[in-house]
Amino acid sequence: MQNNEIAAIFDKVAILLRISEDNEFHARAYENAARIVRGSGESFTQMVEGEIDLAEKYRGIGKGISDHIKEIVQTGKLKKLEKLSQKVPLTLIEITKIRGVGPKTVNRIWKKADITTVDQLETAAKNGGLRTIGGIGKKTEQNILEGIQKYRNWKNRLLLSDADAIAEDLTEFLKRNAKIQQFEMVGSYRRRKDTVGDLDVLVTATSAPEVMKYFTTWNRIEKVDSAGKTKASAVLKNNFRVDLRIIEPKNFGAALLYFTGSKAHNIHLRSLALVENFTLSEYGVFKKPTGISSSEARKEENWIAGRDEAEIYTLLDMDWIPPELREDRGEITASKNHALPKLISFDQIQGDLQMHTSYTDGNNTIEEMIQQAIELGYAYIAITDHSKSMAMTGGMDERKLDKQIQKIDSLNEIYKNITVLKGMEVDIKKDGTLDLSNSVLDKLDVVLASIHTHLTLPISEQTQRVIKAIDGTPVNILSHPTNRIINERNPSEIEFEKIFEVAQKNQVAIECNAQPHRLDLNAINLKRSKEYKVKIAINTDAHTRGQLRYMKYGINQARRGWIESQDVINSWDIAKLKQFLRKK
DNA sequence: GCCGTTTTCGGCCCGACTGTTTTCAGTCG
Ligand SMILES: Nc1nc2c(ncn2[C@H]2C[C@H](O)[C@@H](COP(=O)(O)OP(=O)(O)OP(=O)(O)O)O2)c(=O)[nH]1
Ligand SMILES: [Mg+2]
Ligand SMILES: [Mg+2]
Ligand SMILES: [Zn+2]
Repeated sequence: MQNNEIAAIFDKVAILLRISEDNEFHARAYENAARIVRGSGESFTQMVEGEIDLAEKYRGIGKGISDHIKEIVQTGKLKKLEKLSQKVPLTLIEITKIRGVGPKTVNRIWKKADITTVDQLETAAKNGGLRTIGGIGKKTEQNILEGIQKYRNWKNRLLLSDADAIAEDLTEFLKRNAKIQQFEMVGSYRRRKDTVGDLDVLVTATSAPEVMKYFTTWNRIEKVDSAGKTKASAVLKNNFRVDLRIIEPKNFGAALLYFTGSKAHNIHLRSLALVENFTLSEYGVFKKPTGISSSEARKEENWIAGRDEAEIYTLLDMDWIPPELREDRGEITASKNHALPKLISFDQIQGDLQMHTSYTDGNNTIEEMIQQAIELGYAYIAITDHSKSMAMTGGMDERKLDKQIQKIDSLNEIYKNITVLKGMEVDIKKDGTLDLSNSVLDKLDVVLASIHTHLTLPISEQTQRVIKAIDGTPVNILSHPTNRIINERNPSEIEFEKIFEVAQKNQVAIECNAQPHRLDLNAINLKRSKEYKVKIAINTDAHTRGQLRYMKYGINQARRGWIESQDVINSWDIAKLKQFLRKK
């Protein structure tokens, strides 16, 4: 049972509780448990098997939910959900996904009109059947019908790299308006999450109404769902949502903090503020003397901070937290203890240790890759084409590899300011053996190993396969370890703990593959890897010279995984790197 | 359901926008 599956069960319980009960906080406890389980790099299945006290270990998981987790791990299901869903149909969950239709509305249409599916809701909305329920008029009826269309057209969350293109467009558009003073892309985009659900943008302006008008008439917008004095929400022609918030310059910091999120980070910060007799919102920090309610406290004379983010964190006795860490996964405690990691940054990167060339499935020659790397300011790169079992890529056998080695030797004579390492991405076969023999691989400076076939073996078999490939072999880097393709292919199940242990022992680095649709390892597992002191290589796996620029996406995820320069072998100088690769 | 410099029940983040409401509930960020 994977963490995601456990989390999905709790999410269902939370929604059914919201529909059927009036206690919001009961539902929230389940929702919060789902978030904790989903965001943990540790396998809850293994923790249950190891009899770890989950309630003790995780704030937000108590006796009740910890028992639920045990039950799910041991039986594969949760009786509480089964009982609940006999009373409250599971299909109602789908209806809450329609924008504008929440648990209260679902409860009423279910109880009063016996509607339990989206199709039934559509029929009822079309023939006026919702009007008799009460609280639903002509406009809501129309909104529901439009909401159903959007629900049916809903695609996946966008890759961060695709969101970049939209953000650039929006940036150009906002720059053209003189009334806009400052603006910033925020939300999950600023936190550099691997996928984003929408684009959130924060603006300060001399004239809010004019800027609102300007934004809502952007030619990429298909429909404006709402637009008030300070915020608007619109859907673009490509179905992607953009949320705008306008704020006074004085509160830019507080608003930046709010709108960057995450929601869980915000809630945690705001709770801490209350403990310190403050109240925190997007309008700033306000003093709140005991006995005074939050709403009374929010007056001009009580305002004490909000110009920038740092002064708010400082007031709460914390260090400023980089947006990538703001997921409520321990960063708040670390910040209070002044123990935040010094996150890896692009200017610390010295080279790129995976790329393909026209020797196999890359588009560019070795020389073209070298020239591009020099432009990026790198001190070294590794040429790592595919091995022979990857026949469709023109994978190399020993003879072809020997030729490439000669070529690299001669290029190293020409390009003195960069070191070109001889490498290969060697396929791991089904039985865990490598595609080329050790005697061949020993000719190389750096050996990457990766799985490309049989991605869905049972977890223990897959784990043993990987371990066999890296334990006592010439392998230096385990590349794209889970083989996930975002929105297309689930990650292979492997036991990370065992692999991290063996990798650490064998001086094998784990890759953070920077291809925007891979980002593998992901942030959660990168954070986990740190506990095993295993080293990381952030590689672009470029198949064209332009893709060498994907490095930043790898950096983004490494930062989200709390990774520091000392963990990243391609942020080291060439001497230290070579020593690591020699495994001495 | 979870939590506690209130050890045991009462509070749990805070605000904008919309529609149908005549004073605010519901939904969303
Ligand atoms: N305080 C508070 N802030 C919230 C709440 N919901 C959202 N926010 C803030 C934090 C979010 O990062 C930010 C943008 O909201 P989004 O729904 O777009 O979420 P986010 O961008 O984090 O993720 P996404 O990829 O869009 O799903 O607004 C909330 O319930 N309370
Ligand atoms: Mg967002
Ligand atoms: Mg949003
Ligand atoms: Zn590859």
